[in-house]
Amino acid sequence: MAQLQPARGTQDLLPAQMRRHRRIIETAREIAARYGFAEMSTPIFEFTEVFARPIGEATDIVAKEMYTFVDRGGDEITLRPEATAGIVRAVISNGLAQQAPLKFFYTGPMFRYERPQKGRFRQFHQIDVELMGVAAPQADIEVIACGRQILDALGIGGRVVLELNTLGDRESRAAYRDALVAFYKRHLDDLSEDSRRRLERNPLRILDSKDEGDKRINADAPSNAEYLTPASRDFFDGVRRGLDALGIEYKVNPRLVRGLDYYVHTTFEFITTELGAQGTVLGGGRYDGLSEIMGGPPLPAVGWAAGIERLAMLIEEPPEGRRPVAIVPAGDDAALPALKLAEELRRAGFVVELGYSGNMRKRLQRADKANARVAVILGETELARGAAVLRDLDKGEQEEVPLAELADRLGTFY
RNA sequence: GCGGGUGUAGCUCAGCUGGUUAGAGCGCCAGAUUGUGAUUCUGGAUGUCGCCGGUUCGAAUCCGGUCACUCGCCCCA
Repeated sequence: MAQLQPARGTQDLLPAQMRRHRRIIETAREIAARYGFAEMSTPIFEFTEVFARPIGEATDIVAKEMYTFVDRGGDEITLRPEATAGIVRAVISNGLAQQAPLKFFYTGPMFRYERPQKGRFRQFHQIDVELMGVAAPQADIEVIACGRQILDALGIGGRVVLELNTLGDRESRAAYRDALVAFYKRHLDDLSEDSRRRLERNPLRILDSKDEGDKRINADAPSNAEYLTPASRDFFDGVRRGLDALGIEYKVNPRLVRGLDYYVHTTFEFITTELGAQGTVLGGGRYDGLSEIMGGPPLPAVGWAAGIERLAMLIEEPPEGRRPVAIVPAGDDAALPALKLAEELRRAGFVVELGYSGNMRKRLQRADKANARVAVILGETELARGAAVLRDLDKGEQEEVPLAELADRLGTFY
């Protein structure tokens, strides 16, 4: 048991795990590109206020989960807990709103100081899609469809379900919130301790409580449908018609509430039952007011984020990379010719494995372990006549090949 | 921040109600095969039994603390 460990909630991505991450990122990048999302990146840390205001002072993320510190210049800095606020800040900073619609794909690490558990880490990675400058439901539909295609392409489409809800516009949301607070205040004595706290911070969250007593109270709670303005209702209908037209299945879940303050209208989550308590694999919604909250121009927007670690736990193990050509020098005189040959073959595009030590037997063992497809054995007698032995490691057959023809012959194996 | 579970070799784990040299499989190393891998056979190395303290003639085993991991709550990707 090693004494030296990574900081709690962080982990090393060794090659096998890294392959999973890459598979997810590359799949998402490719599919997002088909929708016209252009990849961008922002700093990993920002001034604390970039996150604090838009996410919501009362949310857990801001209240207790941010990695915040004062740097040597006295600035208050925070490691980003999510991507959207930084992206919107970048849009404002660079005056990009005029070029709307803007469509961005994003991937990178995020940081939240939480107690780690299955599918939850202090440093984790997300892929992210944002569509800004379009107020119509088409944007929501496109963004959700993109998420659906990525999950399908990763082979886990059948293991997640899409849940959909609307919070309505700000007017609807405020009216519903007031109604809920009034309702819960009448049941204050019966509410769980957690929910009494939620009543102050985020009353919508009580709807999603796992407490049995809360669930009984929730059965009689007012429904948000009654508080939607006609415009909000129309918007939601538009989103649903679009998803129906695309054959994207979803379940309307009126209890689906997103924690971040900046969401309005559409909220959605792709959920799996295979990850314990952390069912949400991809979640997002519309955040029309965020740009203005941050001091920017009006900019309606919708987007989602997906947790790469969570997706990585669901996908099949990706195949290893290209199988190498192993070069095996036999004898000291073959060492430099082997080095030279490896260099030439790499320049020609082959993946080449050249061992560092050992006799031929050892080197062939390593070639096997490296999953090499063929071995090129450079023996002194063959070298003397300008040739090498080409061994097919799958079949166990070999033959002598002139060095001049080697690259062409190797090509037939791939 | 709160509650439960688990810490024995590189990995997966065994070790009954405390008994003296702590085990297996896989992996690793070497040899059979000093110019031929993956198969087979033979041999070998590897552990502060997470850490600190206590009980005891004696602790991997019991007790306390601590740290780490893990699952759940809160919250979220």
